[in-house]
Amino acid sequence: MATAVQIAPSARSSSESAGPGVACCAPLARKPLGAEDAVALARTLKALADPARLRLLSLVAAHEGGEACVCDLTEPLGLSQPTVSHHLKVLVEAGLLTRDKRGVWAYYALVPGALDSLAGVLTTC
Amino acid sequence: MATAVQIAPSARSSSESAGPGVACCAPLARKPLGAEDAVALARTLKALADPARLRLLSLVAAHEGGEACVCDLTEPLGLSQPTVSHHLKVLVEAGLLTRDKRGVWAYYALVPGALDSLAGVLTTC
DNA sequence: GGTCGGCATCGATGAACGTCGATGCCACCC
DNA sequence: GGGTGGCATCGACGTTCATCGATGCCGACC
Repeated sequence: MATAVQIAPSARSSSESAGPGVACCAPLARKPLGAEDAVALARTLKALADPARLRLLSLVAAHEGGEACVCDLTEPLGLSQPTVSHHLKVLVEAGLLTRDKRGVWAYYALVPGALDSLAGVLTTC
Repeated sequence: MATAVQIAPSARSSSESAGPGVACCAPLARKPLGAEDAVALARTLKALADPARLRLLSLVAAHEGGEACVCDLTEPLGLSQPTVSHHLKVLVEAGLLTRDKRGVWAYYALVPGALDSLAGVLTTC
């Protein structure tokens, strides 16, 4: 269901790398991007390319403790609760957020290196 | 058409300074993103969030001289010429590519600091 | 002048997406 | 046990998007 979208396409012939590898330099502007890598990268970017989801990420990151529950996010966005839940699910499936259900509340937090990995791919180093 | 949304007004290959407080850190993860800023950022990201456009950027950047014409890009993508033209237009309107028509050919090239500005916004510094 | 070729635009079509109300599920409290 | 409240899922609706064939525009060449 949740296809694990790896951001770093330069995992080939690499000794380490277990998760979303933080490749130092996998610049999109260095060599032609393969078709599959392009699809994977586009899938992650598509999860980001929405005003509501960008603000959700920002709100979660800026919230105290680095995490927030749905009830904290519905009001500042001006969207209904099902819509916010939907966007959060998209972000979780893209590997950008984590979901931690504690009791009745579901707390969302940023995945530590996710945004930076994305930034690294875009950087024309 | 209000596609004049730019991320950073750095028209030239910046080297230092940059008077206005843009540049170094406008991290999405630092403070809540405003609604308008979110829309503008999402518009740029949406231009990137497509496999064909990602490969186009990559092909243009990796091409000799840093520029390429449509005829160079149609074949490796496996898309029709109108489709490629459409994607290139989207990238130009997003401020990621420049179009330079010389004679019959139209040459596309990367906008120097565009991708790096985007990366800077995403980076959780 | 006439022809050729590269590229942009137009119109149409099918798929994907954002949004919401209604509903279901589950933990907690009286 | 019964009620309450937070959250996810479902179904539906309107909009946006990617793609293509056909066509128009314009510079280059004979």
